[in-house]
Amino acid sequence: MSDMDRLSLSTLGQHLQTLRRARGWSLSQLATAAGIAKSNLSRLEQGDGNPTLDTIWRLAVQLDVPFGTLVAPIKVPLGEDGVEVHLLDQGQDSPRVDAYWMRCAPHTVRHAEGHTPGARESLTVISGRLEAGPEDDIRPLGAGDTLEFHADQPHLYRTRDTWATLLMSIVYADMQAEP
Amino acid sequence: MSDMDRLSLSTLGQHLQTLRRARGWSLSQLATAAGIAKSNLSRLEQGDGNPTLDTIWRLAVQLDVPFGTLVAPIKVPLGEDGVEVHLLDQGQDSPRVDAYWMRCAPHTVRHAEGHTPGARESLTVISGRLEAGPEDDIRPLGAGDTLEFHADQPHLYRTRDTWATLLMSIVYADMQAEP
DNA sequence: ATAGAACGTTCTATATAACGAACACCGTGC
DNA sequence: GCACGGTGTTCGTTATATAGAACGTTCTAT
Repeated sequence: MSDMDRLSLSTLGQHLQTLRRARGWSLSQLATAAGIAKSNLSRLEQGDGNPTLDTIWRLAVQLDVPFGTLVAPIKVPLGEDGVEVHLLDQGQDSPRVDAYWMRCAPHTVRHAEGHTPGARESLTVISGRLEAGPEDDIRPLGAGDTLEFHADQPHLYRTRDTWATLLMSIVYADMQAEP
Repeated sequence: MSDMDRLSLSTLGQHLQTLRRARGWSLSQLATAAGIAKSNLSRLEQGDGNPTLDTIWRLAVQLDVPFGTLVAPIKVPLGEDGVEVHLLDQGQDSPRVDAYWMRCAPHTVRHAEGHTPGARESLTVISGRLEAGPEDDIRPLGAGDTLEFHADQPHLYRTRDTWATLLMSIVYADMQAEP
């Protein structure tokens, strides 16, 4: 087993316990509902073990969380720049749309190069505060705020003294219908 | 092993093979790079087997895909009404924000009751087309479009002959700062 | 043609994940 | 006091996921 897995296993354990307790369930209850031995679940919550896909799946179904959530680390391992980004979904249609979940640590600045010509970006803040936009038009945003801007030019995201979590979608210019 | 897993295992196998071939790798290459036996990978691609978290993880790292992608079923299990919804994240701040991923089958209508007074909803279409909004102001949306509306009244989502995938955030009214 | 090096499959052996039955613990009620 | 229902843990046992070797292929090159 790789070292990386040792890490993700302990976070899996923490996650399992957190989610279970959040629902007010006992270890025995969850194990029974998921159809696995409670000894098995016990080992997993202790960060020991290397569960099978079957086991993870059954737990994810019972806890009603998207599959990857169980394995995703709680303490986000932030990138060098204090920003974590996950791809949520990609559209197949035209124009192409990429949807991301993004989390920024306090006091971080992330510069982004311009995307392809005509691309637009829209942000929705889920929690915290951040300032974002094209470099000549930075706007302050709070929880619930939405910002849409032309993303074919350099832009940035900046937090002050709080964390920020947001949804980000990049809409690339429609290549065929555009004049 | 549950029946549901039988299904997801075969899709995992298909997924693995698709991703591997897309990168032009041989089964042996991927197995070696991931540090697993090629016999193991062979069984997995055939839809047989029940891989360990360690194994899945190693493959996901090599293929450079977010963890859940390997397992996520291609055919999404839809709810009764042809609509599937997943909670992506919940803000802790005020105002409270819930972020959802949503997917609607063709020719479906989903009615939603009004949320709490002052709540607003914003949609971003990732792929497909749908019509949505308050019941007296339905707007057509295509990939990349965004719509924001007052969600404290009954509203609906309707697809015609295409699927639709979208991000949805509900912003509840700020209870303390509102006059 | 023939040796070599890939490919992916199918075996056998081993490591180990899962199970089920103890176990110690803690509250409650009788 | 002691039985009882629950908690989560720790044991043996069994099932099985993995590793490694052997296999039949298909190419390429000598």
